[in-house]
Formats: sequence, C-alpha cells, structure tokens
Amino acid sequence: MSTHPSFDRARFEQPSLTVDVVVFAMRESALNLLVIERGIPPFEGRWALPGGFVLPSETVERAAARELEEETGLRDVYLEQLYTFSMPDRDPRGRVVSVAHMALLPADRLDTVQGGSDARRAEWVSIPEAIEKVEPAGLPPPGAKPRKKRDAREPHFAFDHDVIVATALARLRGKLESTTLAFELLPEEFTLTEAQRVYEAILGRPIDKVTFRRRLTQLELVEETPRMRRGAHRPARLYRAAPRDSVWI
Amino acid sequence: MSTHPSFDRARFEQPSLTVDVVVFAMRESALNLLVIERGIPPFEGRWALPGGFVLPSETVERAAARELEEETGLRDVYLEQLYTFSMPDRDPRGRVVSVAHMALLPADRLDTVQGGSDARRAEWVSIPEAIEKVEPAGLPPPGAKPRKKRDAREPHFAFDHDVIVATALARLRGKLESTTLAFELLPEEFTLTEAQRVYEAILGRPIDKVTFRRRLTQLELVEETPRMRRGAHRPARLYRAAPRDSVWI
DNA sequence: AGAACTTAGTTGCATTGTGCAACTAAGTCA
DNA sequence: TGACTTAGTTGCACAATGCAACTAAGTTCT
Repeated sequence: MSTHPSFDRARFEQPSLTVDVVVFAMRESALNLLVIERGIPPFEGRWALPGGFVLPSETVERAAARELEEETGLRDVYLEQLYTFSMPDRDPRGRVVSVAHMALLPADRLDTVQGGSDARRAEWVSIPEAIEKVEPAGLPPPGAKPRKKRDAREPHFAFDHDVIVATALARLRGKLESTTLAFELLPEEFTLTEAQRVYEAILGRPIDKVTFRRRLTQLELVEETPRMRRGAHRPARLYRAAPRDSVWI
Repeated sequence: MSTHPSFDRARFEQPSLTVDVVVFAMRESALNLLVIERGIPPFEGRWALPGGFVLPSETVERAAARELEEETGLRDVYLEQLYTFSMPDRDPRGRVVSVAHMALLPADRLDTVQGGSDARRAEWVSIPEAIEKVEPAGLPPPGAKPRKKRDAREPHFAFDHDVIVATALARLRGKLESTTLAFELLPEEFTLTEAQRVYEAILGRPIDKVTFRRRLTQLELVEETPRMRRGAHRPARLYRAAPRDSVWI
C-alpha cells in the first residue's frame, strides 16, 4: 500500500485471519497427511486441517507453529508458509482469510501426535486416497494432469481444505528435486532405499535406484554412518543428511 | 481451522488485510520494478509498492488486480500470489497483514503506466540498484548469497517493501528455468537475443548464447514468425511464445 | 546343508544435455 | 572497401541420465 486515504475507516469490515497447517509424514512407504475430524458444524464429521486464529502480536508463521502444537503436540518441525486462501465464501460462517502452511514430520515421530486439548481425533490418511480429483490454487502444478471434479460421494474435507492439501502437495513436489526437503520426512539416520521411498511417494511414481543413489552421493547430500539397518534381508548402510548452508541444491 | 470455540469473539482484534504488488518489466536490457513515491507519512518520500485494502467480497488476487489498475492503469497482466507478510510491527500505524503479489508486464507496455487517480508519481527503478543487501522472506533463495544488511544511507523503501521485492525476485528466479514466465516480460514477438536478455537480467549473470537458443527451440518453447527485427546491424528473426497447456516446462 | 528368495548395492554402456571455442552471415558506418 | 557489430551455426569434450545386468548378504524353506 502506498498511501492510505482511508486507513482508519478500513479497519471496519476486515476479514478474520486464520492459519491452517498441512502436516505430511511417511507411513509404510506412503505419504500421509494429518487431519482432524470435525466434531461440530459446519462440516461436522469431515476432515479439517489443524489451525486457528492469528493472535494480534504474532506472525502467521508463529501462529501456525502455535496452533500445531496446541492441536497435535508437535513442535520443532519443518514449517513453511504456503499460500493464502481468500475466497469470500470459503467459510459459511463469515469472511475468513486463511494463510496455509506446510509442515514435514520425520517418520519416527509419527506416533508422537497427541489429540488436542479438547480431545478431537487426529488421524493419518494416506495421500493418493485422501486427495483425488482436486486442483491446487494458483497456477496448475508441475505434474499438470487435469484432475476431475469430485464425484457423487460426499467430499471428505471441510471448507476448501482439499484445495489447500493439493496446493501443499504441488509445492512439495516442486521443491523435491531442487531442495533437501525430503530429508525432513526421514529419521536422523536412514537407508538410501528409505530415502528413495520418500521421493517415490511424493512424485507418485517409481524412480531408478542407480540414478537416485548416484545423485545423493555425488552431490554429497548424504554422508555415511558406520551403522547398518538390519532387517529381514541384507543389512543396509545407514546415512544421514549432510550439513548444508541452504536447503537449495 | 478445525473447530472454532471462539469464532465470534475472534472477530475482534483482527489485523487489517492489504495487498501489495511487485511489478516487474524489462527496460534497456535490465529488470525494472515499479514503485510509487509516498507523498505522506509514514515513510514520506520513500518508495512503496502499489497496493491497498482488500474489500469484503473479493479474493486477495482480485484485490491486487484492482489496486494495480487503480494506481497504475495496468490491467490484464500476469499476476500471481507471492507470500504473506505479517510481522506485527511492519506498519507503524497498526497491525496490517499484507498478501504480496508479483506482476509481469511485457516490455512494450512499459510506458502505458499512468499515475494513480490521486496523482502519485509512479516510476521505474532498475533492479540491481534498487535492491541491495536485502534477504527474501521464508527460506533463503536458490542463489543463496548471504546479503549484508543495509548500510548507513537512508533506506529507499517504505515499510518492509524491500523484503517483499527481494522475495518476488527470488520467486521469479526460482521459476525462471522451470516455467515459461519469462515470456510474460516480452512483447508478443521478440528476438532470441531479447529473450536471452530477460533471462540474464533475472539471473543476474550472462548465459551462453548457443545453450540458450538450443533449449528454447528444442523444447519448442518458441515458434518462428516470418518477420525480422531490423536495427543497426544484421536483422534478427522474430519469434513468439509457443502455445502451451501449462506454464511449467 | 543347501537352494530359493529378497533386498542391498555396483558396473557398464548408450543416450542425452551442457559449456565453450570457433566459425559463418548480414547488416551499418567511416 | 574494410572494420565493426550483432545474428546465428557447427563441432566437440565432458557431465548427467536411464536402463540392463550383474554381485553381495542376509533370511526362509525343504
């Protein structure tokens, strides 16, 4: 805003400002999303994202972190601002503008999610089934498959939260190969196959093992540990994310 | 937001919601930015971005387009939502959250910019000189050169608009090579050298002619016209952006 | 014990993309 | 006419990528 001839007047009729958080985590080689089943109308029984009102003296990022901790117990997770959703009718109760955020939770912290203080149920839903037929906000995503509108079944999500989730997934996909964001979904130490599963889950398609390993090692994105993961078959070398100045590759 | 135990109460103490628009255009092989010199305090005489309050029944994207037209006469330009700025003290007059947008204006429409209805001066400033020593919001940008804080001179920009501009530039750089966004800064028909200048201005470094031309033609991002641009030396083939389903490459 | 199976990890190669130097082409200007 | 400038191409060395085939190390089945 360059000047404000109506600065004081404009404080009337301002929309409410909220934040919503799309939390992603890996579960059984699939990307999962944290939703909270709504206990009250509107959209009772539908899935909603954790979130709430922005307080007067906090940034939206801080509000997102606070609401996430209040409603799920999660703290110290990767969190980035995503997009602001402002369709006038997106909330039937009134004008609510919401600044959506995306959070990434390491796989080994998946079960640390607690119900909110008011005991609402938080649950993990796997991605390909949770969001079908929804397009992200803004410009269409890199993987520009025109998706159909929802079918006759009841929609799963409350408000426009399906669009928010689609937007978060598009952002995650877009950043996947130009940043080290994928490591935020992995435990401190992980095998290269586990890392490959993360990439495959986010991209939604299988990727070549050799190319993947070559890339991670040649770009020095990972460093070896002396430890191995032992399981049903041949033990696998454990790696950790290499310390870097920036998430950008 | 999953539930709203305090929905009605929260309508009090809500921040004001505004939009700001970072308009980029090419001028003499350099990337330029549209600023409006403020005529009133606070920040009188400093550069500000076009923008203003979001009206009750419009989206923020619509508000950005409306304010841009009201203040500069520009319409039908590429416009995308960028990032939301919410530091509680970013406006000394009170709590104002601003949703920043980025607009791209074709070079041949640069002189169609008109002063706003209240006759404030709009002017173009070239990028490398306008923003020095500022870091974008959110995560650091792809070109992660840690910039210094401003020096002793008076800052040029009002509010946090320097950060908004830095964020817009980072976004533009990030999308440059994975989208066809650069064409939005070019006239309908352009030479490949003109296109190269756009890429160089945005990246801030020279790029190889052969590689650049090979990429544009092999990916079929441009198509030949029968016309030539005639100037001081050898005439250059005119091209246009090839019609595509998506801006993503 | 040993064969079959599964997952981990490597080697080799053909294909494609990138960076750079050197060249040709077509105009202007002195 | 020749120097200069910008447009545009050719050729090549080198790096990145995709794919097939291989070896390695464990478990399980008989």
